[in-house]
This record gives sequence, structure tokens and C-alpha cells, in this order.
Amino acid sequence: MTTQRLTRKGQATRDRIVAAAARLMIEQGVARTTIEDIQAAAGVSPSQLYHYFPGKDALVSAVIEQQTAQVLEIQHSGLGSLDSIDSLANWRDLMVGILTDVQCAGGCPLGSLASDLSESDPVARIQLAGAFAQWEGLIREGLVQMQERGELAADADPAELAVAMLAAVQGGLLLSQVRRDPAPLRIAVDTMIDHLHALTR
Amino acid sequence: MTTQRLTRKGQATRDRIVAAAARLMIEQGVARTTIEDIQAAAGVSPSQLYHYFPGKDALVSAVIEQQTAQVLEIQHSGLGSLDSIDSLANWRDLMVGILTDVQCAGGCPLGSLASDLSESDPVARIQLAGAFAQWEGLIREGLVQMQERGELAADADPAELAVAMLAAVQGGLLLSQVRRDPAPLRIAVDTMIDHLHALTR
DNA sequence: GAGATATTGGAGTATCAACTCCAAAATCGC
DNA sequence: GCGATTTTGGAGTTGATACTCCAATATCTC
Repeated sequence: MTTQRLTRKGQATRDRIVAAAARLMIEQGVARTTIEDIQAAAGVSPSQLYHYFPGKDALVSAVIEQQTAQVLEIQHSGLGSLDSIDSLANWRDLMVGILTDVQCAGGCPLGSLASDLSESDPVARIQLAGAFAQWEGLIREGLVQMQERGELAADADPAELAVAMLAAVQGGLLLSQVRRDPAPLRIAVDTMIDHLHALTR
Repeated sequence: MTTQRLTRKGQATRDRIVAAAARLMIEQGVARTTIEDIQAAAGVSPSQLYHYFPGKDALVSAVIEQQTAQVLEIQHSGLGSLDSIDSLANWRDLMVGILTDVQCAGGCPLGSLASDLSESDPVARIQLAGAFAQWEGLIREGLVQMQERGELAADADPAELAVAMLAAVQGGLLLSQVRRDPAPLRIAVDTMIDHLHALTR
């Protein structure tokens, strides 16, 4: 009902604010990102920002929502046709490529926010737990499909393997971020792919 | 030379400050931790804190140094006798136990600091990269020993496996922190142990 | 195109956080 | 014990930050 109270121009302004906030919060952390930074980056005045968001918390929530959608979208485009070891390799290349494009800066948007907010914002923590659950679900479904097609051993546990794969992605991204080198992500994911491959025999 | 200018009492005060700063910075993030918070937690006055540290940056550096030593110490006690798949299982239990003790709060001290500081403090990033390199080296050496004893396939690559294992630990800790559930860490590390086990055949 | 509503500009405020200063007290070497 | 040095107390300063307010303007609906 309140959704339609936004004009086209208003929606554009709101989007611009969220995009600027996301970039800054992920890049330098939520606490280090000031409202003034966001205003400058989005090119808006204080009254504009507070017209669309009651405060910083609401902005954080909007950023998490937007980043969740974006990450799941990318995952979907990479995992959409997950039906073989080869497609997993493509998926790895997709992530390594994105990471290389940004010179390994920022790590995983969701991972960074999770590490940043888990202990200081319980609401955000739960929101992020949901995001990871969706991501994990996407991976699990792919593995189940592989299993149904006989490309994965029948006694393998897709649920556990999905958790391990997501952990490899997150841990690999963190190590790559710290070292400014895409190798850790590539190695971590490759090792998990090898593991799946071994389970196929 | 300046090292001996610290009295026993002074050393105790300094240690108290670092311990308080470490707890707060890891728990709620560096930027959210104020000097005043640290003063209160350590029971010291502003002049005391600034007597031992020129500013917040120096305090961050001291915290990283202390946490690195502590994590490597724990790893050493768990990895010291790394000579079999069984000892890896004990190592996993050690980490899961520690995580459970703190109700999955905080994640990995080094991982939290790395995610927090990588983009905003280049000096800290390099310091943390060194810490992870040491940790990785510890794991790698264990795997090399296993390989020499024939408990790991000769064509396995201990260097890559060590990176993958560390990524599994970091990713598992992050997911466990977000979900407040030790299972992801356990599953991620177990999956890597399974992988090593498979490579033994 | 007129009126209701959404959007915007920009000055202002109260609070908080990092850091300073100087003098008093405790500690150490001899 | 005495002098040099380290350690401590606590008030104060400067700047930043989240958020407010109100009037002016643009945009939609009909």
C-alpha cells in the first residue's frame, strides 16, 4: 500500500541511495560508512535520505536485501544449468573472474556484511542467515540433480556437500581478499569439485 | 631499547588494555569499538591508554599480533601431533568445542579482523596475511608429514590442500557464526578430511 | 491545469569520540 | 631512602556524525 507512494523519480533516488550505501558499506564496513559519505556518493541531501529511510538500520536492511538478490542472481546464472562437473568448473571460473575484475577487493558482499554485522545487529544476522540458506539451497538442488542423473554417488549427502561447498567459497573469498590473490578461491572450490568428482566413481 | 622502559605494573596495564581491546574489537568490530569502551573494559584512564599506545591504529596492530599468537598456539596444540586422519578429527573437535563454548559468537578472531580491516587498513591487511600464511604453513607441514609416512597419496599437493583446508575452516566458522550453529564448521572440515581420506587409497 | 502529494535544499542541533595536557602519585635502580 | 623515571587521574578541546526541521519545488491524478 505504501509501495505506490513512490514516484518514478523517487524510486530512482531511492535506488541510487541503496546502490551507493551498498558499495561503501561492503568496501569499508558498515560502521565506517557515514550517512554523509552515502549522501555524497549518491548525490542527495540529508532530507532526501531520511525521506526514504528512517535511519541507518533501515538502510543496512535494504542493502542486505539488494545484495542478496544480486548474489543469488549471479549464482543462478552460473548454477542454472548445473548438471555436470564441467558446469561446476564454469561456475568457479565465473566467481574467480568477478573477483579478479575487482582486484580481489571486497570479498563476498554477503560474507563481508555477515562478518561485520553478526555480532552487533541481530536483525541483520537473521536476514543474512536467510540469504545464505537460499544460496546453500541453490547449490544443494544442483547436487541433487546430479545425483538423480547418476553423476554423483547415491550415498553422497547433497545437503552436507552444499554446506561444505558454500564454506569453501566463503573461506576462499576471505583468503583471496586478504592476500589480494584469486588463487585461494580457485583452489578451495577446485578442491571441493575434485571431491565431488571422486564421489562419482 | 625502549622495551625495558616498562615496569611490571606497566606491562600488566598494557596487557589488560590489549586484552580488552581484542575482546571488544572482535566481538563488535574495530570501528564500533570506541577508545572509551576499551578504557571502561580495561579499567584505565585516557592518559593510561595513550601512554602505552599512540592511537587506535597501534592498538589494532597490537591486537592482531596477540590474536595471531593465540590462534597459532591453539593450532599448535591441536596440530602438534598431526600424523593421521584421527588426529585431524581431534583437531576438528577442538575447534568445534571452542566454537560451541562461545555459542558460535565471534567466529574466527583472525577471520573477523581480516574481513573488518582488509579494505580500510592496508597495514593491518598485510599483518593478517602473514598470520594466515603461518597458519597455512602449519597445516601444510602436517600434510607433508602424513605424505612422508604414506598416509596421503604421493601425488596429492599438500600446499593446495592446506589452502583448501584453511578456507574450509574460515568459511565454516563464518557460516556457523551467522547461523549460531556449530554444524557448518564441523561439516566443512569433515568434508575436507573425507577428501584427504579418499586421497589415501 | 489545479490540487494533493511526493520530493528536495540546506541550515541547524545534540551527542559522541578521539585525543591532549599537566600535575600528582607510584615504582625502580642504587 | 633518594632521585629519576614511569604511571596515573581527570577535566578539557576539537571535530565528526546521526538526525531534525521547515519551507520551496517538482510530480502525479483527475
